[in-house]
Amino acid sequence: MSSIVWFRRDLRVEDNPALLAGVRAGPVFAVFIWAPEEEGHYQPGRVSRWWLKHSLALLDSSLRSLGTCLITKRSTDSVSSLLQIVKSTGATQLFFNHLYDPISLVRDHRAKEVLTAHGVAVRSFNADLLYEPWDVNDDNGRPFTTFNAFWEKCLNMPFDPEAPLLPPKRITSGYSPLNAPSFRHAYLVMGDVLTCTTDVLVFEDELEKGSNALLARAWSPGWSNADKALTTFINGPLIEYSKNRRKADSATTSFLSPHLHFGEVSVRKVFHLVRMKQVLWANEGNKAGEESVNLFLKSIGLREYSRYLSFNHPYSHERPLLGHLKFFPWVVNEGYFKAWRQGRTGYPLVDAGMRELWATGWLHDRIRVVVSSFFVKVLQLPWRWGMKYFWDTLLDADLESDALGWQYISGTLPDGREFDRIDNPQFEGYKFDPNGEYVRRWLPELARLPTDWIHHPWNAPESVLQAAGIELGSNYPLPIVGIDAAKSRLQEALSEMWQLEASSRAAIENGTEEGLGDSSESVPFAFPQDIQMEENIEPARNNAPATTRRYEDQMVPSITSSLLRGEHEESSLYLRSSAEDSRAEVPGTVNINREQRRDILNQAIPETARNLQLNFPIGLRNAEDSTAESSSSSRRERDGGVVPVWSPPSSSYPEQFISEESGIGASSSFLQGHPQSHQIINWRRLSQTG
DNA sequence: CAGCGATTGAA
DNA sequence: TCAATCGCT
Repeated sequence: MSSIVWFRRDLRVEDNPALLAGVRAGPVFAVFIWAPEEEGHYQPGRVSRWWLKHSLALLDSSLRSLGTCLITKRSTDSVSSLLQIVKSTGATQLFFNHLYDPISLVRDHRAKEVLTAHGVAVRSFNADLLYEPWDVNDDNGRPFTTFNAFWEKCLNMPFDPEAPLLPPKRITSGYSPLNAPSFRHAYLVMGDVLTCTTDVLVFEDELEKGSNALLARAWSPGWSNADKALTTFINGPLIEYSKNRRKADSATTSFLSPHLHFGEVSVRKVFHLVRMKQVLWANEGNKAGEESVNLFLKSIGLREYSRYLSFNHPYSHERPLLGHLKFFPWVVNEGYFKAWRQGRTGYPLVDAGMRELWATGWLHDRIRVVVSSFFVKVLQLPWRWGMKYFWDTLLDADLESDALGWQYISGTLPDGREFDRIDNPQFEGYKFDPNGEYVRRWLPELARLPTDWIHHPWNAPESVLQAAGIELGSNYPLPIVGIDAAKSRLQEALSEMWQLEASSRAAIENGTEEGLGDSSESVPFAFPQDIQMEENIEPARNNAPATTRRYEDQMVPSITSSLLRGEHEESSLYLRSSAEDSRAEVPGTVNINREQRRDILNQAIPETARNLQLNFPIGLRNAEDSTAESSSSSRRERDGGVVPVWSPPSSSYPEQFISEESGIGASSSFLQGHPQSHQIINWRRLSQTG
């Protein structure tokens, strides 16, 4: 009765319900499957892979100290790899912890179906959230649509989040002589050294190794380091969190995000430890401490909410949640995009942030808001481009969190920032970096500029610039876009958007035609070619190249030249055929009025599934789970074996929410045309064994 | 010190 | 925008 424990983004032995279930059930095969191609658009970027590599090594060593080891597999299809492992080991059970991004939801559901069909008992657990998304609803049992209400509810749930589980004391390895007859695969026990039959995973190529070497100076992946980071934070910066959070440059953040992303530490543990501090400080009457805890927990809450949104709106990483935004005329300008990436926009705070991001894979939360809001509001570039760049460069890249962040910044959420608000980086600079230290650190060319001018060098007198060795437009750019120009351009764009929205609405109500947004998606953007930092590039100027507006919702740029076209045939075939099948069923451009349309779509159960180009229905929770999930009494059950699946896209969302049907054409045809539009450079060239 | 408009800052 | 806080009378 051996079992497979399938590790994914839960690379820890403590508070790991799937691992514990496996240990209870008998001998364990701990497995990690590396199948980046499965992630489609969002394969991990360079720094993310660097982290994963080290984290896996540490997980392996802690598993070894407990008596087993980590079996790693290179794969292009996790589910068939699991099946293969089942066959070679004779395991009869599979345990894993839930993930909530759309790709994992689909994959995990399939894993469960396929393995169950092969006679394997599959159980899955919550290890990533305080509460499962389907447990947090408003008084009418509907999902929340704003963060504050959601978080309020989380903090006032009738039951506390589960307390963290202790790590197992010992793990009986599936690879033990005792089990030898039960699997056909070769195994080795040499002396005391346990050898697993693993694939050697390659996470970086030679080029990347050089860039990655620096990362190790600042970061230590792995669960034990995550624990250290947590303790350090709780006993140190936490109490000042509220006071310090507006400084760009102080090391007062928790630095937990990459650890949390890979599940090296469980958020339940973080939550419990932080809450204990809060109780302590509350007793001492330490108001500032309490306030700090509330703020910090709120950021944990945002992480929860990002999963919540992703679960309830599986397209939130690529489509605005507010419907009218699909009519926003984004500016498609590769020059802007490049200047932003290189930190050459002419706004010191933005540029410093972008240089730091490139150099370290890290950015303070405040600065993330600054650079992304500049990207969306001043440059008016499509937010998904920026999100994709973050994805490729951030050490803590996290699809759900980043989608939430960018949607918030872009004003595409019901409770997001106002769309027409432009933050001025000059003023933000003096707020977050009053002495200019942050700018000077990351922009050496401005190092000698006095603080008075550090955040707006374009206003500085010529003599000051000369003394500081700065020649604007030469060794530091002039502002790429003036704030006033950006403001009026934004106003124009917004009124265009509302006009388009209104005429589309009218068209739909008259039953004459679809809105613009649904029909014009077939022309791909000319995507930026290369994300490499090229320092000697001529800086972008005020007289930027002519810009184009596009009225469809944006697509994500391919960051590289797609030398890889064609290699995806297999998976894109799958997507293509199922996408076509589903399109046939969608009442896309039929002449029906809005109400009818809504009804049809609400009835169409596998709608979400179609949106995702699935070839199996997933819209309703599958029968065996539905009892556990729909009756609130058994919902909490931690060992529920519940694989998260969507409920049908709810009609419960406010009118202004984008209806799930719009954009379906955009997405599927986008995939058809650009099956590998997200390839990361060098990705395919990594030779993998197995 | 209440009452008011102004200011500030917000995932 | 909107709510909380500030600062003035």
